[in-house]
Amino acid sequence: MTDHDEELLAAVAEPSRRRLLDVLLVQGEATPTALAGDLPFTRQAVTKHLAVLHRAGLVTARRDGREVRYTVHPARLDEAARALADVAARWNTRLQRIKTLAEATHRDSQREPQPATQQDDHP
Amino acid sequence: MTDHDEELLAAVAEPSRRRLLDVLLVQGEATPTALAGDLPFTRQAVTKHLAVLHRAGLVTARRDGREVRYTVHPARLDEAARALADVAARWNTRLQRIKTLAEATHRDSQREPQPATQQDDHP
DNA sequence: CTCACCATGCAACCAAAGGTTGCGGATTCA
DNA sequence: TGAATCCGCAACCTTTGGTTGCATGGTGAG
Repeated sequence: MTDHDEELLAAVAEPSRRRLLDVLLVQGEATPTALAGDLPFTRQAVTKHLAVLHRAGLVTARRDGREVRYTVHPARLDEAARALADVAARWNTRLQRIKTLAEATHRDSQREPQPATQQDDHP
Repeated sequence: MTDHDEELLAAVAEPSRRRLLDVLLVQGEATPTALAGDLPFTRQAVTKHLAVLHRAGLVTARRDGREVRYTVHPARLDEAARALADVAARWNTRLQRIKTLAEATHRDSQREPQPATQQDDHP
């Protein structure tokens, strides 16, 4: 995974920013105040998140007199989506290796029972 | 997207925890100190992250005398991977809508040029 | 032109979370 | 027994998501 992808993921990992992107994708082009109207936090919080997204190149700002209109940058969000999918894919391949390994271990334990340690968990 | 998925995503969104999961997937079963040996932060930080992952059901702890061995919970990580892929997929469909919309707008602008506002950006 | 009304921008502040250091308790093993 | 090691707890620092309050500047009705 490139540092470039890491930068994108860091920007996109934040739950509030994902919601913000969602709303922005729906509205197409919107001002911070308009976005804040559809989100559970204040305009200033929206502005800060937009700044982060802008630094990562995920949104584009266009000043028009009194207001600033933001839009998502399709190519960059596309990259971000691909990066997310890559993470998921990597996990899947590694899980596959672990599962086959677990089966092998299980076969061993049938021939030669293990020393038995402590209990498992899950609160 | 379910709250259940949101919980998983919140746990998995953190960059350090993704790295931790990566190392844990490679080592298969490992103690906090062993994990910290392969990571750029201290054992205590690792322990905190493991606690978060454990609360989310993403890892399993097994006490064995002096040490605690952690393993990833395959089914849960599988869910997390699916949740990630879902986010990426949703973005893709919405981007698709936006792109076709942009084409339409572009065709309009060819017939009737727009008022021209301010400049774009990108630092 | 003026004034009231927006949308922003800026700064101070708060709380949660990632990360560190320091220390004490338990387990292993020479 | 005693040293080494792995862990857990607590205090502390810094970053960051989020808030409130106020100042600035474009807009538009009168």
